[in-house]
Amino acid sequence: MARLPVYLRALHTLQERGVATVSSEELAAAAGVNSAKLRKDLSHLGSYGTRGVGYEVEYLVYQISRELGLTQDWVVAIIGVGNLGRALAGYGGFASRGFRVAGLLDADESIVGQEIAGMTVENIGRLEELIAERGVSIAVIATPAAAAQGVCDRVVAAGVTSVLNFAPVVLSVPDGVDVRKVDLSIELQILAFHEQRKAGGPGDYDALATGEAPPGTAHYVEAVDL
Amino acid sequence: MARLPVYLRALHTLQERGVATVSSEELAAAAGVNSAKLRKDLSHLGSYGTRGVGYEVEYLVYQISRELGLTQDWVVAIIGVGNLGRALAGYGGFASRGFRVAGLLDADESIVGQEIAGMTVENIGRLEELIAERGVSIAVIATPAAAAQGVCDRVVAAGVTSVLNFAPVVLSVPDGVDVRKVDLSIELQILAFHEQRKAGGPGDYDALATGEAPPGTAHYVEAVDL
DNA sequence: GCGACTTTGTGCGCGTATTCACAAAGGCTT
DNA sequence: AAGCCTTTGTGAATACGCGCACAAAGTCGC
Repeated sequence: MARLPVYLRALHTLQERGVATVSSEELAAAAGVNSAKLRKDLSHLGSYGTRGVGYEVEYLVYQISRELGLTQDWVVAIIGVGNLGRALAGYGGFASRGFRVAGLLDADESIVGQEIAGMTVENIGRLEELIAERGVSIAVIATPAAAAQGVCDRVVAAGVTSVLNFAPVVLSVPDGVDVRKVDLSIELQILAFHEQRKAGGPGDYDALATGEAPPGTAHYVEAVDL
Repeated sequence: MARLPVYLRALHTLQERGVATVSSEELAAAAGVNSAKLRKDLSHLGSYGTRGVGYEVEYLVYQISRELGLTQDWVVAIIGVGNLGRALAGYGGFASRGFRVAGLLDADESIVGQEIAGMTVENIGRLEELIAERGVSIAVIATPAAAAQGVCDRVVAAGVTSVLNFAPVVLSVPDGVDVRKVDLSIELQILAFHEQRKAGGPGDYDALATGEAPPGTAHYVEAVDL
């Protein structure tokens, strides 16, 4: 479940405050979800709370960490050390959650050799070698769009089956390989879409339905001005 | 729809290649979705293609851009100029899609005044002032977790109704305000979860069902070792 | 020790998203 | 001009996720 990490974070916050026990209602509020959904998620996970009391925070933290595989360390390589790659290399949230960055790679000779966040950037030519040597199991792709698919093919060929992609392209991978994508400009575009609807833009179907424009698709056709 | 930006990107790629016309099948493949879904999305949008031919790329680009509100410029402020804020400030994908970064703000006096990506970092004390003066409509929060909710409250009070949150907390906002969240470590945790399942970890329900462990919840209970 | 109260775990119904499959529609070839 | 072929647009079936609401279960107070 994609919500487990959110629960885990909320639980960590509670733990820091010294809270020992939490009800589904409280935890759901902290995680921003419905309490029934949370209980269902936790029950699918097999762990249980105590009726009339709630869940023991420490127990739940352990259970979820274990379910997510955070009881072991994951070795990550960051490929592409531009703006974003640099930020990722310096991002503290990785190390604190069991993700160890074991390599920074780039194709640009002027970047290779630089020291970033305590690591030396290495040449991407050694990609396969480094993946094997260091047991990299997750590849983070932060290259320009044009290079992403090629890099992806290489890491997959080298045996990596989990890829986090920041490049603005749809990566194609064989079955059995998981790709997650983070696209910053898409997030902004979605916000812009909603913002526009609030302001009654072209996406404002309600305005359409209430007669501010002729019914049917003519509304759109008329608006085109190429 | 959250898929429109993905279609738009695929269309831009096609446009660069000089493709004038595209079928739903081709575009769906490029965007990584089912072709029926793509056609339904596009039809909800009102635009149409030509049966027997497909969609005109240029026309579709215009239509989707317009639907997403990308025909106008959106003014963005980035709050929190740490690792991530810096990367965002220098990220080219914003400007090229109609998002204009109009301000970098931070609370740290040692950062205020620095020049990043051609902009001078300003003191967060002037937040409300700058939002009003420059017509900021989207706030990007890249502060530490502890500061995020406070910053969010301030930008919302200042009239911003769209927030992109990179801080690892669940922001609470009044109705009518849209928040989108990007959490890098959550993405990695989800990958780790799947990776572990491939390897037959605790989340491996198939192994459970095939008898590698006793049925029922006992499997989990026995494994606990606090 | 018992009763009232709290909270979990889950069966059920509902609305939405997704996919299949096909009829309508337009172009292209002959 | 007519028929064939391609591709859209969409009706219908399905799958999925979500949340309500309630019974079972366990605790706490008296």
